Amino acid sequence: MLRASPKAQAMNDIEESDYLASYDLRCYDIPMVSVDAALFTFHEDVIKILLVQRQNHPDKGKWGLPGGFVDKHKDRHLEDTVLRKIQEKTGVVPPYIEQLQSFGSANRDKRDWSITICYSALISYQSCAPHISTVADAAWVNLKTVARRALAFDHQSLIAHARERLRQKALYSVVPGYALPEKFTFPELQKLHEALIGKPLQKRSFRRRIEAANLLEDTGEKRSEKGPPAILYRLRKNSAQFTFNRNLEE
Amino acid sequence: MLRASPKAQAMNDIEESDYLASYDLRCYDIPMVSVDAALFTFHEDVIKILLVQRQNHPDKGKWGLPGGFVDKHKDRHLEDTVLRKIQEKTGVVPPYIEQLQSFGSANRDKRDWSITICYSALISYQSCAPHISTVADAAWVNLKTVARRALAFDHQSLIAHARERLRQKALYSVVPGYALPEKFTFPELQKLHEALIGKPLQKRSFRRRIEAANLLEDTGEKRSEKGPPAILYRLRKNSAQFTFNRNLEE
DNA sequence: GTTAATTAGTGTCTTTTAGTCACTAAACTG
DNA sequence: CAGTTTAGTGACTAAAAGACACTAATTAAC
Repeated sequence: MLRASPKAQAMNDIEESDYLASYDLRCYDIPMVSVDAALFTFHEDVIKILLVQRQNHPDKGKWGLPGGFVDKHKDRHLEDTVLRKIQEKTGVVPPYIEQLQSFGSANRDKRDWSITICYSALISYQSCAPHISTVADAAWVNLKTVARRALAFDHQSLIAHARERLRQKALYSVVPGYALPEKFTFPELQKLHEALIGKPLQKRSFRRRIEAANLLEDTGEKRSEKGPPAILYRLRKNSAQFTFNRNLEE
Repeated sequence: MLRASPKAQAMNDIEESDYLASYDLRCYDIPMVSVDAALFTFHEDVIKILLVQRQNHPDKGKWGLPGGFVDKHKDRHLEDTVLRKIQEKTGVVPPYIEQLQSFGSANRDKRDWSITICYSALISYQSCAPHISTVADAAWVNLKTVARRALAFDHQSLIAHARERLRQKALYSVVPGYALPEKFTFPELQKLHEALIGKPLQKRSFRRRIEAANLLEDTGEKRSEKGPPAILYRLRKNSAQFTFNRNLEE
């Protein structure tokens, strides 16, 4: 926007308009700022995270979280930047996204003092499989084994934070459901929560509280595999906002 | 750090060391980044937030949250920046600080696309009263009435977010206790939680769970005002990390 | 002093909600 | 058609918060 060259030297009591006209922050000694996304899904009983291969230095060729820089012209809000980056890699916009945390320090990027605003998002495997299967620089990686890989920057640490937050949400919300297809069964949702929490849950408790809070909508359809047919539900609008007053046992 | 002038033009397969040497991001078209702090305390049954008067344009003369820019030489981590800014205004470092959220958009600062990483912190009134009373550009403001003031930038919104997060913490932790003096009584802590939640709590429930989780340490001292003497406690180390499995009723 | 008002701290019962686990029955498998 | 798997429910137990009365220690009032 306003990028006139400096002219006002005495900045003691100049008019604000004059000040703004002479303002140019871009060449100050400021840190880098980027945005990253930990995008999770659940497929074949495995929680997966989307990794992309870096096309540029530094850490060129290494895998890491999708992310990039704010485009001051394309993006109106921070979230626009992340959604744009996710869409570039998956072809779609995830149904759930939240800001995780910002990480900033002098040494997280070898170039310079650097800050990343990290988001966490969820999407169904099916909705982005078509697009991802066509590209070589984006892939779903098993969350259980991702810790063994050498990732770019501090992305290993960002993933650990994102996983822990998602694990907490599994204890007091139905947010993880956004990692499932639009229609899913109670046992499917429970398996996902169990994978996140790392231990089995009581199906009676799990169902009871979700039904009592009316978070799911019966689609009227059923699906059967090895047992009796299971009812297919979808998440009700605003279910992501609801939090139980009490956590499930850890 | 590395700020040599550009020399490598073809960046296709140059060595990383060459790339780093030619790297200079500072003049790209990037947003501004600042850090702000919502610092709360509790004094005479009132929750207060620290406001400071802006010394520079834009919004010069308006009141807002203490904050500023990362100093790449002074600060190693983001939190160093906030703590430095808080210490400049209060003379002390708060015993509790957490990152709240980052806010970034094209229009939150009239100069340019701008991002702030907002922190929330707690401190006792006593520990910074001496310093604050000597300066004219910093003041505690009643949190109940702060919404009626015209504040700089989007600080009114940052405060609303910080207040809501602190209210939640009052339901499942003893974190608010860091807004009290080192030694405090159970009724004092309860009053603070009640002020945050906005409704009275059952003293039996309040005490029971905190005692069961062993979050407070008996100082051996007592204090009496209008009734029987009350035991003075202090927060145990790591009490801020503890969260109850169940919220108090809202 | 003696009495009243205030309020810290406790005893104990009720309510709510999660944990446990057996049971029914609907589908598929062979 | 018998056996296995598993979706969904009934019903009891356990844990922890809500409710509220009660005791007693201190200050205030006179």
